Amino acid sequence: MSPRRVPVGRSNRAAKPPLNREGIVTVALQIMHEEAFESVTMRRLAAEFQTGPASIYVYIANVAELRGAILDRLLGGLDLNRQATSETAREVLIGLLADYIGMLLGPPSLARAVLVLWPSGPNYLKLIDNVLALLLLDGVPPRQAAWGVDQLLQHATATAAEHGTRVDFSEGERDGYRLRSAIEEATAEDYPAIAKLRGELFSGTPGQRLRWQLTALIEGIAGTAVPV
Amino acid sequence: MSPRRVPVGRSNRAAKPPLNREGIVTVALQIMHEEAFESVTMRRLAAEFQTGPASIYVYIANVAELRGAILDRLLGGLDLNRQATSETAREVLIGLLADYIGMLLGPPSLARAVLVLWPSGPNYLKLIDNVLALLLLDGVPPRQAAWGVDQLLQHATATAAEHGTRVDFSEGERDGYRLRSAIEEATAEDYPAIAKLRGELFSGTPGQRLRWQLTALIEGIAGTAVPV
DNA sequence: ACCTGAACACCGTTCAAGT
DNA sequence: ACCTGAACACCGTTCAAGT
Repeated sequence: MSPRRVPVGRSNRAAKPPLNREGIVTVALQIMHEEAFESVTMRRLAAEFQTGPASIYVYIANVAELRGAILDRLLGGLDLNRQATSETAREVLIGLLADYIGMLLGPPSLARAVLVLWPSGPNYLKLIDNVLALLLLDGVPPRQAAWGVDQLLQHATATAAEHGTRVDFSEGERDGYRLRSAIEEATAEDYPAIAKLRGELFSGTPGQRLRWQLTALIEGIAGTAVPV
Repeated sequence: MSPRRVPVGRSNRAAKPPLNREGIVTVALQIMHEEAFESVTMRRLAAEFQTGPASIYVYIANVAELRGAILDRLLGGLDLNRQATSETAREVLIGLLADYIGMLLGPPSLARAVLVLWPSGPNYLKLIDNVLALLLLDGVPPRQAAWGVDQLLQHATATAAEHGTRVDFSEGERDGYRLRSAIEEATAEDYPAIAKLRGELFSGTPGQRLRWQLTALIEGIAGTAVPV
């Protein structure tokens, strides 16, 4: 683990929320935005409400539930009413997924944690419903849309997790860079295919690659029949 | 976090490995297999070698490096020489990715952690090289193969992470099941697309869905041109 | 009945002191 | 020079005791 951050205190926050489920999640989001997702702990929350850690357990069963509640609150900020534009359904879908990824990349270190979160709140359901509707609008056969929605959301989350780790460069010894330099130094004898494609492995901007990935994914979902 | 497990001790292990990098990783893998990935901590490792935690830091810089070393050792067990069979390149590739996922799903709770691991060891490079070679053999254009290998390995890891969480059902309040029941109870007014496709969202066996996902992904990679 | 201080059982990491 | 005990600064969770 990296060295702990010094708690910033309640700095420029408005009137403190009440000590109940909603208020706790509100303070959790404040801490996450001001510091990082991993700073949101049960003990820290208790301290923020000037009480002992046991008090938080009156309203929230455990850390997993706390994290799920944070993510669902965040999901509430996604704009799900963009179908009215003149874009095609596929364009809208790609935009929505890119927004979702962007949202996950916002708060420091959130993205790395989401993959383990498995949200189930109403806002996540709304996101699923929207993605499904857009796939159907795009002409994807219903069964393929049903199986594909999972894969699209998983891809979005995994992309955020991968990107999130790379963005948060505190040390010089970053894992992402270690892999990159390992690939750059891979010999043609040991790694013939890597050597052959070395120039292309890191080509393109992150935005180009994301668009291509989402397009390829949707194309595959639209073109691959589900077994009877 | 779930309640801590009681350390099992060195039970039926052979002669204890020496206190060096290699020996530490060996013991780490033993602990992971006998208990769980999350049981492998710097302190636990030190205790296993009957010394203080500082001793581990002589050989391994921090937990991130420890986890990376564990994963690369594990990756060494993958069979990368299956091209000799009569299957098509695509079949071999799907089999390899399924094996990789299966390997990640083996040790309890490993899968959930891998997404945050970002391995860069020689065995991970070998895996990348193999996937690339198989994509080329399958006839995928070089630039699409180069951009697609990332996506395929990310998908494998994310699938393992998702599946890994669901398999480890200790409580009744599992997150995966909460999402499932939320979807089953979603009303047609609030979630029209979910209601329409409810029957298909959870259809098929895990194996069928994985095969379909990998096929769709490869199909999309093979059929979507990379921008100039 | 509702809330919480204090305790239990752990973490990762560092550093001064020992061999 | 090499290793490590002890300390620092945290965790999540529970439970007995207080209001």
